[in-house]
Amino acid sequence: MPARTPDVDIGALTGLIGYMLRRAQIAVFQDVFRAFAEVGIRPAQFSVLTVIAHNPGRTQSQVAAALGIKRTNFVALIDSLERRGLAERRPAPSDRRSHALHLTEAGRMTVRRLNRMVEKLEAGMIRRIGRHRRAVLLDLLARLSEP
Amino acid sequence: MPARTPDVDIGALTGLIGYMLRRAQIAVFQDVFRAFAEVGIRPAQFSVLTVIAHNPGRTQSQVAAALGIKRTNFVALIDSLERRGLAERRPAPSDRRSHALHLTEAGRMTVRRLNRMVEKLEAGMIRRIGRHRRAVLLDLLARLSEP
DNA sequence: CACGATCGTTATGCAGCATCACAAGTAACC
DNA sequence: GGTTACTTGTGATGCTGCATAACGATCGTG
Repeated sequence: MPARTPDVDIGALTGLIGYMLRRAQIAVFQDVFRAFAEVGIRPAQFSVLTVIAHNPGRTQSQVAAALGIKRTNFVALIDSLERRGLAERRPAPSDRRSHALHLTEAGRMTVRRLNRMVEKLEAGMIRRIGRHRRAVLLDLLARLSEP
Repeated sequence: MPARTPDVDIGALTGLIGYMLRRAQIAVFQDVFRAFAEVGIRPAQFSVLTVIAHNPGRTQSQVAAALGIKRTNFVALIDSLERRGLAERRPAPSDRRSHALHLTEAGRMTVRRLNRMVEKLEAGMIRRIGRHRRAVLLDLLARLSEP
């Protein structure tokens, strides 16, 4: 029986959007991370695969910008996906500087598999906070993301 | 006039709690970061100062645990606050291994100043999404942070 | 053609977060 | 009371995320 020290008061932090956003994001990402670990994919890689799947043929710069990633750091990301045979760089038809991004067949399969995982995770969210409140949350988060 | 390429579709990502949480967190943190830059304080440092202010005399391990920071990485954090004369380590009365954390007078003044900034930022949030919806958001975020 | 801008890339640095190892101190136990 | 196991703060170290600088190849425009 430990000598019960009263809990540390976290102060007004629980009333701050920024702090609570961070905590929630970390908690949710941990779940995603665990689920994706089975496939060996990180959240950032998943987002890239998704965007390529929806926009085949776009250049690295375009995809990177859409995700808010610097094209500098995007290089290693694509490298890893290409090395694993999930995506590939093809010569862009109109610009010899650019690389057009495409998924391989394995990449498309992986995306489908990841999407099934994501669906389950989102279903868990709905169970936790309710379908309606989840929709409200998404709406509020979208507003905070905008300028 | 650039040759209007249609925008890149971000796919189903806008419907994912995890992705939207991340985006919102980055956007909000950027605002906080800019505001705090004037004082030369980072969000993590602010959270530490706040917890110490509310719990003077607690040990490094206790404060670190309350914030979800490994005590290993907490060392440099306290170092910086102590070097700037905002907080200090005092010998703990009951345990000679521990350091009891306290704010200096300058630290208390800085916290007050930061709190005024935070209030303004939160007021901006309320203006953006409404007082009630902000409360709803905080509630939902708290639920997602829990186990 | 010449010039400025863009694309992908490399190199590099800093901050966040994790693990391992350790010395000093504490607590439990027989 | 002395051995043993644990805790506290610290240092060293590595990986990842994200930023900037510089560069060659290529493009678009005057």
